Amino acid sequence: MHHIVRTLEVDIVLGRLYPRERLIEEQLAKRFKTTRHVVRQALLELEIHGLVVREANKGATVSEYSAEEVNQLYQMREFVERQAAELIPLPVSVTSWQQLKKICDNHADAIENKDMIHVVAANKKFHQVLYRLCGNHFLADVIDEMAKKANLVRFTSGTDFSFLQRARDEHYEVLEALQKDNNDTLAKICIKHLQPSRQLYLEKRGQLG
Amino acid sequence: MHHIVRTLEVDIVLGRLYPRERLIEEQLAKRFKTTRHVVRQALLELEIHGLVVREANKGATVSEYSAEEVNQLYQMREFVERQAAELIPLPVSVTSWQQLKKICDNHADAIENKDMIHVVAANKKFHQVLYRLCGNHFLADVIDEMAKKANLVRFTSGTDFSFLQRARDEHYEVLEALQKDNNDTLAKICIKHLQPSRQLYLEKRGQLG
DNA sequence: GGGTTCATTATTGTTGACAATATTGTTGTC
DNA sequence: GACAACAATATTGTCAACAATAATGAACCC
Repeated sequence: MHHIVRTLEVDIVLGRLYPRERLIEEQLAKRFKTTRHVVRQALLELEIHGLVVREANKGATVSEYSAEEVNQLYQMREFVERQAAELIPLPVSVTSWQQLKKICDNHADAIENKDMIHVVAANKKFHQVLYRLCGNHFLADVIDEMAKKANLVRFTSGTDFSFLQRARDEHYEVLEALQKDNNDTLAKICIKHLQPSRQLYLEKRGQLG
Repeated sequence: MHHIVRTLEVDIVLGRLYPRERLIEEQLAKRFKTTRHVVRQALLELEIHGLVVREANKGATVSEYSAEEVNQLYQMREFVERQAAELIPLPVSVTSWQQLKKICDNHADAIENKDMIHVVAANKKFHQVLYRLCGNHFLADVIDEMAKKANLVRFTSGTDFSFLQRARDEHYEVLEALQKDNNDTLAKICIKHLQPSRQLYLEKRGQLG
């Protein structure tokens, strides 16, 4: 069942599913070669995480956020990611750093190969591993949850190569900051790293908050 | 289905269900006069929110947090509640204030009558309404979620009357602060309000972080 | 022709039965 | 008496069929 959830999340990230698009149980059951029961559980999980909306006797659709909500979401992301960045004990251990370095390199390779599935996977992994370093798993979980919600708006505007390159470069900036002893610098990079996707979406709507 | 979730949450808050206690689908189905299917959905929801743990082919149990996790949870609660308190536009509108005043009074009445179910309900409502005033529903949702998780540890130690009275008095302190124009003061009261339950649990374990 | 009622279809919601798995209890052997 | 193998039970996981509901389209009346 978790497989279905993850696959649908990827579909949303990659823009293969659009906001307001209907998710019909039977179709999904056929696609994932399973029954409607397990599909329904997956949809329930996605609903609880805010990625789909379900209405009684009407079914599930991919969520859509208003510009106002997008602003709130990014405000929240800034808050929790800054908080986590300030909590990470610096400099980080060599093993942690090497782990992140490897993920970064994979991410860069995937971008080079235009392999979007691996780009998304490596990007997600990078942020997960990074923010777990803060030592508070409740905080890390919330960061992850907000990132998932942000996927609803991130790639709808079409993924642009320079956008990906910028993200990649910023990851290396993070790596550098992790070797030093200045949480403020790290936090600033993390916040900066959030801005492009936020602006991309809001510009499209012509409503910057 | 939501009814089942809410009822089980109350059971946890009131200590009618203990950490590690098994939750057997068929028993719950009988109790709530429904089928195992809907019980299962409820358990899935509780699992996603971290209130129960489910293992494949083994079933669900009420979650248990280690002392370390409790510390992390309360650290997180402090972060998000402080942030929200700083965001609330002060002074609040008269209608909002009166709404909160009413909830406070209900809470006080329920304490007087030792009506724990209503104490819990009014307390929950007070915090929900209060923190929604911050204007960011993602933040408010996370605060609510963390409060739910905290229920796992709050009342296990047995609810003591002076504890409730103190909570009641602090609610009125919040009301007072909402009429003035100082977010710092409000935030301080909110953080102070978190401490008793945290300490109650940790003292029991003899491990203050 | 516009709008309303009614039938049809698509989709979700619910149920009971069965299969798979883990736990517990029992027996037999050494 | 301790241990292993097996049997019995308890519990969760999966499935297919049926019921209820909402959306769609057709026929009808004015």
